Amino acid sequence: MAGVDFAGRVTLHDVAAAAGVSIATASKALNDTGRMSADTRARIRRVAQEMGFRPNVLAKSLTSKRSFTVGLLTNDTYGRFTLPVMAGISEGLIDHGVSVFLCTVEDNPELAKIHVDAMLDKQVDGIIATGKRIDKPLPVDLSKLSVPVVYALTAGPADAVTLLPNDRQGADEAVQHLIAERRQRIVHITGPGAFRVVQERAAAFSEALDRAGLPVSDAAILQGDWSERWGHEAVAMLWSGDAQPDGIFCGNDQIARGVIDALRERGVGVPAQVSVVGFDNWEIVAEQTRPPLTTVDMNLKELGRQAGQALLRLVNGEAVEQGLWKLPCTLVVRGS
Amino acid sequence: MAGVDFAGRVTLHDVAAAAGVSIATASKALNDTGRMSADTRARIRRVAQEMGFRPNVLAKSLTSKRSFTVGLLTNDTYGRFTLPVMAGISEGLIDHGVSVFLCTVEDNPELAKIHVDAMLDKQVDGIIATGKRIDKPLPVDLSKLSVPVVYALTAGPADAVTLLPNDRQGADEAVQHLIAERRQRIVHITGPGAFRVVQERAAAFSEALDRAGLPVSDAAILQGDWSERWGHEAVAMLWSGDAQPDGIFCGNDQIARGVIDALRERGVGVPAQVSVVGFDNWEIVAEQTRPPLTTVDMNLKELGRQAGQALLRLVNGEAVEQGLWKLPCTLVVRGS
DNA sequence: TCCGTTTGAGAAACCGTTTTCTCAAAACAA
DNA sequence: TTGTTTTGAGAAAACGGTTTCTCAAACGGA
Repeated sequence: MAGVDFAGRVTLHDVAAAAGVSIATASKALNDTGRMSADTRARIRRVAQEMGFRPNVLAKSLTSKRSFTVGLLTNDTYGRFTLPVMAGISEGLIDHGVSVFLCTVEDNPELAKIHVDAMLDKQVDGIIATGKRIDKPLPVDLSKLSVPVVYALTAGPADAVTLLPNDRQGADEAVQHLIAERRQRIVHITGPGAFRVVQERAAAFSEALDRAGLPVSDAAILQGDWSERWGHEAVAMLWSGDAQPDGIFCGNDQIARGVIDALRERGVGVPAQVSVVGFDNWEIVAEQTRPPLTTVDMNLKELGRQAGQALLRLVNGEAVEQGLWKLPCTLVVRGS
Repeated sequence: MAGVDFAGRVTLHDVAAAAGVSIATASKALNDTGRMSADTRARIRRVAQEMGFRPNVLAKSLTSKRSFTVGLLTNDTYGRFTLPVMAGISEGLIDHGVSVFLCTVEDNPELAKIHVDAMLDKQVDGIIATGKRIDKPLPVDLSKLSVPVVYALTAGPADAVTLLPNDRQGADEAVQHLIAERRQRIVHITGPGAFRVVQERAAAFSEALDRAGLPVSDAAILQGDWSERWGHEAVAMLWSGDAQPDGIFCGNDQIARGVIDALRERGVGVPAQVSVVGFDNWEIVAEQTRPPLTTVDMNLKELGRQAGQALLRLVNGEAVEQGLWKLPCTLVVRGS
């Protein structure tokens, strides 16, 4: 365990007194500004160190107009998506001395407003909005704030910085993997067509088949919901027809789980007869399927980290490319 | 969508000038302190309102010694446990104008120390430590800090306030439910014996059986790991013996899921022949099993809310009962 | 020796609030 | 009318820092 010092009641005033200088000189010594002899600077530093001086960031903020604090707004209470994003944000920002205010707002506009107001009152340098669905905005309008805003995994205005996984590229890798496994009759079992990710992944699916010279047909794309049950149903439908697929790309890991279970129940070998690829790399699902699921990882932690970096640049007034940032996904090959 | 005002560049100084009073008077008018005519107070208030004045909390904190900010430390990046706890904390504290710093520290002592230092530098009023396992501490010692600390779902020192779900009571309800369903031969399939929750739940299991006059035997408690696979294995073991159970209490929902799947594969009817109860109420698992899983909910959001309240009382110097707070679990009856 | 420059450090103002004093004017009592 | 109390409001210090200015002393060149 790392010990943590007794929190600092020691002020700059105390340090200055102990070192026998004015607080102005002490301040400059510790910030490497101003002019003074190397001796004086070193002495003050040493005294500060010995006394365990830790500057009060609040006081600093008052003059610097920077609070080294950002707000994180999320509408996701249970899901698996935002936690890694949040972890990435927090990890990426702490290196710069920036702390993150966590605010969960459900889908409640009043609650969201309260949280945003609280953040602004606390002088956050910027805000990151994050959610569980890339085509739905949070229940609050952040576009007219006086602080910069970055969107991650949630819909933002067109002129904002918005970070998303590259669903097309991820889906493309999944399908290419199936093709590399010499699969000829590949289908896509996915979620509701209203989700943008469904459209993106389906488009990439068709494109990849086309590029490989395989037949492309809308009938190969089965839309349902995001559940295991739908995976079961889809398999039942496919196996009641005349031609069965030998490769299945699923819209998420839960559907894939349902598909794999259904295939096993029918005595269809995975991956011997049919290869299955999922999407999300939700380890708790992907590692428990039999066989373990090959799936696409969205690198959400890295996405969070980059969201933090982007916000920091905006706060510093540096140029940041507006619009959609699509971050690469990674195929995780397991046994399916 | 709720609109959010343009963040406040308006200072108390501006309000005072606009109202033709000193900033001292303005401050007092807005805080309902000091002495002045009702007219003056109302006028200043109106002006402040019209100008959209929002006090700078940082400046306030400087004099009040309260930052209205607490730190939340967690070592859980993916799990399902801390997210609802965090949501509860955030929700419960925002009502008091308190914001929450989120810090994910994995199991990295250096990172943890950096985060704690950052929180102290930002003058947090208190800290909540939360984790995914009630018998493992975070990788940092928080016991000697100058701010109060509350532990939720993680191990803390004996003299601290620590909030946990009441595993015994939850397990008891689960077993009582099985007994009420007229099950006679009940077994407990659970996780690794090193986990305290395993011991607690197992103890409550035996006690409940005993109380009901049913035979108690160590052989009825099967320890494995937390996986679906173990659920399968355990069923295989049980059904290869001579006497099969008619009620199964599982240590978590994933094991229960494995158990239910294994029973279905063997043609054993759930709940016709065997009743199954899980633990966690992880909806994504519990609602997808066939039939949907009856399980124990730990009310984690409420736990988080109470953790926040407890910390607030400590911050205010109010008396708070030290030691373990065991919060009630709720049985959620579904179809198994 | 004299004058201009550099150096080292402190005084003071400032950031946005709160809070304790102080004090003139108004109200009241005699 | 005079003296005392109350009232309303402002001045100023404080919170913990940063930053701009000022200025004496040391230094360098002629």
